[in-house]
Amino acid sequence: MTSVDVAKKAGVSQTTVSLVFSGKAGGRISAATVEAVRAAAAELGYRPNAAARALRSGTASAVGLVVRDVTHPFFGRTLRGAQKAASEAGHVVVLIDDNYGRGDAAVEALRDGAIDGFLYFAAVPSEAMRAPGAPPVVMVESVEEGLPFVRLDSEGGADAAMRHLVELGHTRIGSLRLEAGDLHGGQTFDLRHAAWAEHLRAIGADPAAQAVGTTAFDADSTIAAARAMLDVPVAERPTAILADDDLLAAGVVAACHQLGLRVPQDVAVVGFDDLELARLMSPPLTTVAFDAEALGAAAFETLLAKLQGRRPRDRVLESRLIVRGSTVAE
Amino acid sequence: MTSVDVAKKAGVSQTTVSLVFSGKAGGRISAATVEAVRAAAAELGYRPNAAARALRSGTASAVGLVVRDVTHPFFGRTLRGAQKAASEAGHVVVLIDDNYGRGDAAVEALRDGAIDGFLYFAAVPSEAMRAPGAPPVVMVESVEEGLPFVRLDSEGGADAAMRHLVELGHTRIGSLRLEAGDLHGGQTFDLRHAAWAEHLRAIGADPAAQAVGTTAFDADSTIAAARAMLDVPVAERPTAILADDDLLAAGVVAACHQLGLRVPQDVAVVGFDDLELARLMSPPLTTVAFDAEALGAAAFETLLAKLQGRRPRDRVLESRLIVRGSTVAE
DNA sequence: TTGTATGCGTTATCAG
DNA sequence: CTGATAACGCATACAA
Repeated sequence: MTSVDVAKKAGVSQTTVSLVFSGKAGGRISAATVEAVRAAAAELGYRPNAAARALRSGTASAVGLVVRDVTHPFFGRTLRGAQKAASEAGHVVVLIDDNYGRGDAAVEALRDGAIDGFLYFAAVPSEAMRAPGAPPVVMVESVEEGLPFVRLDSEGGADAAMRHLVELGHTRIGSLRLEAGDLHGGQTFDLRHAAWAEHLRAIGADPAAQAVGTTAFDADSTIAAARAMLDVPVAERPTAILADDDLLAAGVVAACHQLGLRVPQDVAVVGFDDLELARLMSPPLTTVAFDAEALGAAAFETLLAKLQGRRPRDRVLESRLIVRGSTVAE
Repeated sequence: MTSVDVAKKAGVSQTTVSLVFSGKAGGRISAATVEAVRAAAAELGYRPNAAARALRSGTASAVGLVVRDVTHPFFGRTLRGAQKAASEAGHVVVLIDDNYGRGDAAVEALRDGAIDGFLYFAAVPSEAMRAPGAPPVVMVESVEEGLPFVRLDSEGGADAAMRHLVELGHTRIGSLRLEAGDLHGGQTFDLRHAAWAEHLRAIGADPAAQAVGTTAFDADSTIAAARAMLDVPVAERPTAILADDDLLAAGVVAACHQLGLRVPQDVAVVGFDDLELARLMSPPLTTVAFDAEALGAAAFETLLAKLQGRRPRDRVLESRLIVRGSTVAE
């Protein structure tokens, strides 16, 4: 079932069929002919072959979104936003789970002919993808020299969170972080930590004297790291903890429960991302919300600009602090 | 940069280059020639064009995984399992978020030429995908007449969960479910509910007399539905609730906290899936665990069998009950 | 407004 | 073991 069959059936040339299906019929092909072509195609069940189209036109109308960990709900929302924007532009987004480097094979397999460009979300493009002649790349939530990026205003979010905690009177504010090298959120975590340190200095507290925990991205390590921060004499215990992420914050709350500490009376907790989880927790979690869908859409728009030869524009998307029961008793 | 350039540089024919890169060189091309071709290709930075290969060979070495909601962590683990199995077979998995029907456009765009077959995870293939001539489809966690499937042993899991609750002495066991029509988990939810009812009848309790809640898949509705089940006179209140999913179970626990009910003393809670969340909760959640990665891998294997003309084999993967603090105080 | 001719980069068939 | 040669299905320059 090819455009030739359709042409034969409709009594026109294959060119005409091509014109109709690539949306370039406007003003060139008569309405009657278009109608006849469509009717013939429908009857035969014809649909254009994506591979042939990609080969001939040199563009596949597909972009890849490479993520560090599909399992994180935030990525899902980002994909959804990108997919919506893409479909409005007639493109398709395919998701590639990098899972600590193992997505490179998929990227390599798709980069020539099958996919026009890539969005890297907290994943690091391989050397080959940085070389001249490589397909266009847009960075999401992390920054690489020379590549356009779209990211969230992490520093603004951390800033608002810290202001909130300081206003509540906290002066011993701990920080629970992902292990260095874990790029679930990309380098924007550094910005969060910088805002944390700055606010502490502003109230005359020494950041180096605060409780800082480091953990891998799973429940057991998170809870263990939080317990290590909290299971100390009262005088040394932080009265508040800023966690890099809602899942880490949930670990802090779990550790508090295990140690018999009350949230927020003994320990106030703040996370990032406003996942569904934040509302399922007891107490519900105070968190810095981001618009994940908008992030995905902005990333796609930026890549599309590159693909169309327009100049891409770096973007930073705003954040919003949502105060709930984990910092202020309800 | 095409195979012709490589051939020229290596001083061989284009055919030879093709043979080398499609892995069909074994026993046909001399080792020395293969080496020369690879060297030339490496120097020129040649990589085969996926579109041309797909057009000519009629197979793209890519399969699509259509999911109902990328945001759910269970899907992420399934994708990962499928991707691992696929890469070992030289294939690539692309994820398509159906998001209640909106993935159809992506499926349509990719089905001819770009993707060889589809895995439908708790999503429903459109009419066009069921028509003769449509690409092969494997159903995951739901069943469609005439299509091969891979699913989890939900009935076995529900059975173990109910046996556990009955052994603990519970006789009023409620059920919190997703709205009919919400296919986050496909029809296997029906099997869970059947096992629930059967166990109740076995202990002489009337399933119709139990508390049953229904909710959409978000935190607010879940908590509201759980409150409605629990905010009743003690004599009518269920002493245990079997939730369709860990996220729903988390909503039940949150509702208990809001109502001042203790878990597990006043209400025991059991979920499904063993998400990370289950270990982050307080108390940690008793849940029916499934091997999501194995599910993804089995689904891919089944599709591969179809693609290779072998007879696909329906599969049901085992479950395992994990007892934690939400049913037995620690 | 429509048709003719050509080639995108690869794989497959068949000779040598 | 290797090389000509012919498709695969579509899009585009150009001609009519």
